[in-house]
Amino acid sequence: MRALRVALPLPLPPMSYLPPLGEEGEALGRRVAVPWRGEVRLGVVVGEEEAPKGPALRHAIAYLDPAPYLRPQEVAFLEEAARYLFAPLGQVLADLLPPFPEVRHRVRLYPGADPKVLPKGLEALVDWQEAKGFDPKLLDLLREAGVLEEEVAFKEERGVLLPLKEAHPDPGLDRVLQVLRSLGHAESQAALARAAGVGVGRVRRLLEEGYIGLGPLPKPKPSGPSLEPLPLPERPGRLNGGRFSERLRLLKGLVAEGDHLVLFPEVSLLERFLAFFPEARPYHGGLSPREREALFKDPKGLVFATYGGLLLPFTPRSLVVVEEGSESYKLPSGSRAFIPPLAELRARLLGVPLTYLSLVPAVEVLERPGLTFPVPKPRVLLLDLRREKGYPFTGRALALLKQVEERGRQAVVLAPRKGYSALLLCADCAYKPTCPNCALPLRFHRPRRLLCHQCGHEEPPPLLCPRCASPLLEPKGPGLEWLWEELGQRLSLPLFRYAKEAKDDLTSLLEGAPGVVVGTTALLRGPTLPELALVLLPYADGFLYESDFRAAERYHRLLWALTELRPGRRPLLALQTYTPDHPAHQGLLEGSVEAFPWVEKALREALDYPPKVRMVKLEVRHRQEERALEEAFALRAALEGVAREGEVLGPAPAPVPRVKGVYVFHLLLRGSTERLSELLSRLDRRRFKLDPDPHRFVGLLED
DNA sequence: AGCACGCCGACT
DNA sequence: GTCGGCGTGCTC
Repeated sequence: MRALRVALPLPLPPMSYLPPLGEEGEALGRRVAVPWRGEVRLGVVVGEEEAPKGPALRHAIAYLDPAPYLRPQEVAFLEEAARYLFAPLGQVLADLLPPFPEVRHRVRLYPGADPKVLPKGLEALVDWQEAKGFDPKLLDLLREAGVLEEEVAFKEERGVLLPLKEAHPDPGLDRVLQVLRSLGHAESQAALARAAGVGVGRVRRLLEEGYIGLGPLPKPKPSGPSLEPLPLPERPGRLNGGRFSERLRLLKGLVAEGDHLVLFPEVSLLERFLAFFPEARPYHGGLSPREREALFKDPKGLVFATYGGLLLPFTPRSLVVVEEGSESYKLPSGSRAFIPPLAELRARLLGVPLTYLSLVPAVEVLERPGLTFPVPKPRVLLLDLRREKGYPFTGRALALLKQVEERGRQAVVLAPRKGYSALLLCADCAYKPTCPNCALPLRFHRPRRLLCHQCGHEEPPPLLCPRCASPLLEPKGPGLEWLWEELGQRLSLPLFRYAKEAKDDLTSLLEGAPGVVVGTTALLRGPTLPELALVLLPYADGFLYESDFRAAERYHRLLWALTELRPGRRPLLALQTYTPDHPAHQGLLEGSVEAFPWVEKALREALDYPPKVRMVKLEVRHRQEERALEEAFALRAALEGVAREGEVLGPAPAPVPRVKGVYVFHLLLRGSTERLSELLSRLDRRRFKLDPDPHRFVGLLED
């Protein structure tokens, strides 16, 4: 008998089911409802097989699509991706599949069945009933007995609320109408009421009076500036350098005709590009489920997507991956995939070309045949903190800021962290307050708070050193608040703050008024300042002290990104640093975006680090240090005799060896995907968490 | 993942 | 003597 392999969006391999009763047709790639632990779950058919002998399989309940939702190409991609990520297929499905729309589930007793089989109180089931409200266990009993007829289908698309008239005479109702007009459409009456900040009653009034109505989801209309494409004779494997505007035009050339998939690391960058590509259709998690479903059902043309776009069921003429080195391509949980290699896998399986498009090429993609366009030489000033006077602002840095002030321009001061300072340090005995749960110094926040950045622990700062009673507890490592306060005393320019969770109103700056923004790297995702003349990093090394082998590459990319903070004209980039000779600085001074990545690549090759080999991280944790270490050594022991020289590194304490009260140890495995797969098959996956392409080594892996 | 089962530590 | 920790097994 024929059986279906059904993948559920859970960290599990696919499960086998018999097809839904009476369904003989095409199964592969269709979404199905299946019984699962007494409940009903939704999944995707990823294969068919001869029903295995043994305990009788259960029937799937119903298909949710009349035709396949995923093509065989997408199913094959899921399988290969799962192999590549050392993750169960269901996990990859959970990461990439858009959420299932809501379903309506109705049940009744089969007309031929004897109603006496119904337990007491369930007599109503002789007629169709909503399954919700019945005990799922009871329903499953009837299902297993073969007397339950079921109907599972996605809820009807009700259409969306659209404005039908220009204005309403009542000002209160007109405001709601105008909110809807500015939104374009609303998902529901409640959603519109929420957006307008009024009760649902007013929305209902507008509906009754015919000022708004239900209709199909409107297609976004193309508009926006047009861009002259920059065509290339051949499609390169990577495109780097140039000005931002040139990269836009190069992209325009790459995707000029036919279907193309362009991947972005985050929505903010996608939208920045989208402004120049009115013809592109966006696809990302910020869209409503309805909008995602609509594009998924009919993918074509130019699609700008975040990682979920990898599963869109179409074969574009090409894939373009924008800013392949961005950390945001790393999924923090689930399979913890790093997206660019998956995009390459997808392109290879589809047999279409892939181009990486970025200012600075990632070390991983240097070998690809590519084009690097000349970059306007950045204006960089290195201020050696070992020689210059003044802290946290050197005299020369202050002079630059004064110039900005005199000329009525704008400046950005980039802080390596939020808060007041990285730590408090006793000037007499070098004691520093640390977190009771984590092996980390507590961050100092004004006026009087000590905060742990890993676990959120908070305590007041001591007035005297708890060890030597000295009153000299000094802040070290300037953060956003410190720099902000310092500048407040030194400058008369308006000051603004910009961090992820504390954004001042920058409207005046966007209109060209003078001012200084003190912020974190959130500024890179913020609005562009039209009069930006200076970008100052008072403590550039602060971005470098991250204990992983990609820290320098990341820092170099950050510096280059800062040179593009103002499109058109390059601001002066002033770096206060203890390491002016750092090779990343050298690359900037030379005006080469790829000189440093090549140096870095050579270094990694000498060390047998990625991209020369693949590396996976195993994380072991336990509240008791010795238990954690035992577990870690047990993993190593399990590989004894299998692993060859150099394939297993560690166990070693994590860079932050205790986080949130647990001790953390790492093992690193190195080798090809096949080899790593072989090694991992010897280990009990429940004893550790796995990161298939580690980018960070500090902190705990999320679930 | 999410849930049940089962075995050792600290407590009303 | 029980409550509850989490280690182990299983889901078609």
